[in-house]
Amino acid sequence: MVKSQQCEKEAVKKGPWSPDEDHKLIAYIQRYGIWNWSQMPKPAGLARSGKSCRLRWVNYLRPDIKSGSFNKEEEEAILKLHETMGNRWSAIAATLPGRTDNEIKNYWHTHLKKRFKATEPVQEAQVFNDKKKFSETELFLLGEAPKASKLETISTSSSSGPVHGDHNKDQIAEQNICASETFGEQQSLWAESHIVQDSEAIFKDPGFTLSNPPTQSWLQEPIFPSGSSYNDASNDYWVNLSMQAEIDGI
DNA sequence: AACACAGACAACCGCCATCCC
DNA sequence: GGGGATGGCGGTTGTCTGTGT
Repeated sequence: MVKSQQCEKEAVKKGPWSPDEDHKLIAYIQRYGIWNWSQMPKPAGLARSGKSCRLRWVNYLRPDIKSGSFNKEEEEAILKLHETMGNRWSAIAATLPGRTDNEIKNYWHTHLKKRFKATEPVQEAQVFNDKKKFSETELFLLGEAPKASKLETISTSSSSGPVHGDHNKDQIAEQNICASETFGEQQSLWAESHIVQDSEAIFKDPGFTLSNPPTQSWLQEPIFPSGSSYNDASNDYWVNLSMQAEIDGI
């Protein structure tokens, strides 16, 4: 395992993700699911660290992402939750379906921090920043989702605009995002309807090999509401993403 | 038109908790 | 029980974009 980390350090690409990389990651996850972040990049044809892939997926590529700016209700919720929970962004994100901790954190620092400071000069961080002070019950009452099991039961608390910020961002906007506590029952169609729409080329790549049979955790437990218009919208998202990649000359 | 600056946001880093052998 | 691997989280930094001069 040390070996894999060492290998990871060799020629690991950093910086902004290209549409091609996004496409590869999406196609790979569509096809094989999330089985091991640290070992996925290679078979997926990506020169990225597992962490980077995970972050990209969780924060931007997942289809269950609410795009667009925060509305008033969300703003208020963030302010209120921050007041009680401090900088526990993941916990806050868990209560805002379709938003990620990173997005909330950024939004806080760029928009809400000043406002908070103006209204609540003292409270911040004094009481709640120490997460260990919360009991399970307190966390539950605060609405924090139970921690996902290790094998990537994808929580739906994610994220904002996919793929380089702009393109396709609207494709999945304004969708009815499921709440984290119910996502288990909402899954199904996504996996079927989205598997390998445009990933053939990627998997024909000579460098592509599948080193381990995937557990297909999220394919087995699809993460999207089957009964909503969501599937069509996210379907479009993948299609458009593929098209965009082609347009970009990939 | 060119440059400087500030704001917004994407991505990385380091630490910690949990899992697995 | 111990140690390594992995994933998740929060803080921070880097880059991009818009605006003003």
